[in-house]
Parts: sequence; structure tokens; C-alpha cells
Amino acid sequence: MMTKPLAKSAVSQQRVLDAAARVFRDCGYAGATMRVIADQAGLKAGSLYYHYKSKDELISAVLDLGMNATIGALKAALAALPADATARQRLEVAFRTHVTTIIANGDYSLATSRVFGQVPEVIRVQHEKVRDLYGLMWREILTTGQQRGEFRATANMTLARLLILGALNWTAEWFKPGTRSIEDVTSGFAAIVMDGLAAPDQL
Amino acid sequence: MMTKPLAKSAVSQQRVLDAAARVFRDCGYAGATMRVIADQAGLKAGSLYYHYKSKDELISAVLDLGMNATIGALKAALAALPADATARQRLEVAFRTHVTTIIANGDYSLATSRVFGQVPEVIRVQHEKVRDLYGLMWREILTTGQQRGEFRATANMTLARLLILGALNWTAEWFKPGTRSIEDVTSGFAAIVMDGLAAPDQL
DNA sequence: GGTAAAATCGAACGATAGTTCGAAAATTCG
DNA sequence: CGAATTTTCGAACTATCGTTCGATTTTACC
Repeated sequence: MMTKPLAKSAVSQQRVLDAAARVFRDCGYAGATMRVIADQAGLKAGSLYYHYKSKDELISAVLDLGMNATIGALKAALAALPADATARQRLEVAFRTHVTTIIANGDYSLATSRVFGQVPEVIRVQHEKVRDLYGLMWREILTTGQQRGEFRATANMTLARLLILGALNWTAEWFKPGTRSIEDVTSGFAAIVMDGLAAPDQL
Repeated sequence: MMTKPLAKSAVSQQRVLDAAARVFRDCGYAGATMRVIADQAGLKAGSLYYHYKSKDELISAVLDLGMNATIGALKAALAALPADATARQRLEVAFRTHVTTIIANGDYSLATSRVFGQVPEVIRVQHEKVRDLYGLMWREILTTGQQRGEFRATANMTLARLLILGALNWTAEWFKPGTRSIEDVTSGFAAIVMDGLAAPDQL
């Protein structure tokens, strides 16, 4: 008899995914073995294949989750902003949201950024599209702000985007909760990117 | 009889190292196999062990070379600067030097940054010291500039350093020679970091 | 509580990993 | 050229990889 999909397997599936993210992050794609992932999830290697039919499907799921969480969070945060928000406010919210998300989903974010270059090409190409979509969201924030005259007209916004994303993604590598708050980091970053390091001209 | 070390082996050793950097960059630490590295170097797997006595020694050599090239280049560039150079000039030179080096040594730089988190702990700890040394050089540039009053007193220089190094290291991932010049990238980055994105107040 | 379905196990498969080592080839130099 | 040395090869070893699959245990439902 046909039964509705039961919920007991979902908890195991989640444990497997979490374990996979951690192991992929620490060991890379090839270095992450199914046996270690299974062990971290409290299973034996063979049992993984009940939930994911191959290692490639596992890494693909990890990449999906890491990227989609980031995109979804940014979309939601921007949508929650009042319509008359300044470009600076939008940029600051984007900073905070990005860092908050990649810290909260640390295992997935680090796994994604560290392992992306090592994954089989088929999978990488597939996820590059999602990455590009995310880049487009940032491009929109920056160019709109420039068109409104809130950002310096002479600034190269493509370079700005690459600088910002490089700096923000790097936070996942060094940020340790407890030492500094996410708010401190993002507001500090925003201050530099918006106002620069140079001391104001003395009059 | 004892003979002086001959030079014929050095060329092979270099070919092995170059091949290793490429393969480590593309496949990660565990994914890079000795057989593929040997093949890229025009040798058979067993022959690698004449030059390096283990895979760990190989990756260690790649990490060394990647990091030391960057450190050496920055040291030299700063030393070549006139003694009365402004902090802004020093920072711009550091930008340019860092990017130029990691682009020139692309295989080693990317291998280093991608593989660092996957390497056996003994090796990683060893190279963390060298990394810290490099961070210290940047810290010096930034705090000195701040003490001289050339950089905003309110700016958090630790965050500035993390932002800058994150952004600069990320260039190795996206920079494609031909499209944009290194000079364009570094001067664009420097403009943002020094002067900020915000449009000047209208009076 | 019993029974069907879901979930896990455990042993095994071929493939390939890092590494070793004696033999073979290439190089150097008198 | 020929002998000593340097460099490379190729086959082999053990370990472990991803994966499969029938047996077994656990779970859900009447």
C-alpha cells in the first residue's frame, strides 16, 4: 500500500547533510570520505545511500543549501526595507545580512567556498548560475545607488562589488563568535567602504 | 666520492613543483594524486619520490613558495619606496604588489589559499606562523598611517586589514589577464578603500 | 501486538590511493 | 669511450576509496 512520505527519515537526512557540510569543509571534496561523513552522522557508510544516491548528490545538496540560504536571506532583508531607504542603508543591510547568514550557516558556507573549485565540473557549472544570480543582486544595489547620486559617480562599481564580496566571504574564515559581534564587523566594513580610510581634509 | 649537487635535477624538481601547484589548486589536497602530478610533470609516480620524499613534503613546498613570494615581494616594494612616502602611497604600493604577485604566481597562490584548510594539521600550524608575519606587515602599514594622522582616527584598523586582505586574495579567483589590467584593479580598490563609495556632501 | 514498510547494517566488490624498491636508462666526467 | 653517478621507470604492496546488496533491525500504523 502507498503511504505518505514519513517524517522519521527527514531527521536522519538532515544529520547526514550537516555532517557532510562539516567534513567537506575540513577535508575538501576528495578528502571527505563517505565513511567519515557517515560516522559524523551516527551511521554506517552503506546507510548514506538510502538518503543520497551518491557522493556527488551529497555535495550538490550541500552547495545548494549554502547558496540558497544566502540568496534567500538577502532577498528577504531587502524586501523588508522601507521603500524610501537610502542606497547606503540598503548596502549596510546587505553587508549585515550576508555576514550573518554565512556565520550562522558556517559549515555550509565554508564548505561551499572552499570546495567549489574541486567539485566535478558538471556540478560546478550548475551552481555557477546561482552564484551569478547572487552577484546580480549586489550589482543592482550598487548601480542603483550610483544612479541616484548617492555613490560617487567615478567609482568603478564592478570593482566595488568584487571588493565587497571578497571581503565579506573572507569573514567566514576568520570570524570567531564571542570575540567581536557581527554588528561590529559589518558596521566597521560599511564605514570603510562608504567613507574610506583617508582622514578628511583639514580646512 | 662526494660531488657537488648537480643542476640537472633542479629543473625536474621545479617542473614537479609547478605541476603540484596546479594539481593541488584544481583538485584539493586529497584529490591531487601523485600519479596525476607526476604525469603533469612528465614523470611516473615513483620518480616523484626521488625529489620529494612524500606528498606532505610536496604540499609543504608549494605552500612555502606561494607565501614567501608574496612576503618577499611586499618587503622589497616597501623598501624601494622613498623614506618620505605617504601612508597612502605605501598602501597603494602594497595593494599593487600583493595583487601582482598572486597573479604572477597564480598557481601557487590559488593552491595555497584553496588548500590551506585541508592540509594535515602539522603542516598547517607550521605555515600559520608565516601567514601571521605577513599580516603583521600590513598591520604596520595601517597603524603607522593612522598614527601619522593620514588615516581616519575612528577607523578600526584590524577590520580594515581583514577587509583588504580578503578583497585582495579574492582577486586571484576572478582576475583574468587581458580583460582588465592589474593597475586598474589596484587603483580602483585603493580609491574605494581610501576615499569610500559615498558621494561627497554637496555644499 | 503484530505486520508491513522504512531504515540501517555489514560484508564484500573492483578501483585506485601513497609509497617502496630493485632494475634500467640517462647523464656526467676523466 | 667507459665507468660512476644521477635520475627515471615499472611493478608491486597494503590501505582505503565509493558503491552495492541481501540480511537485519527499527519504526509506524491498524
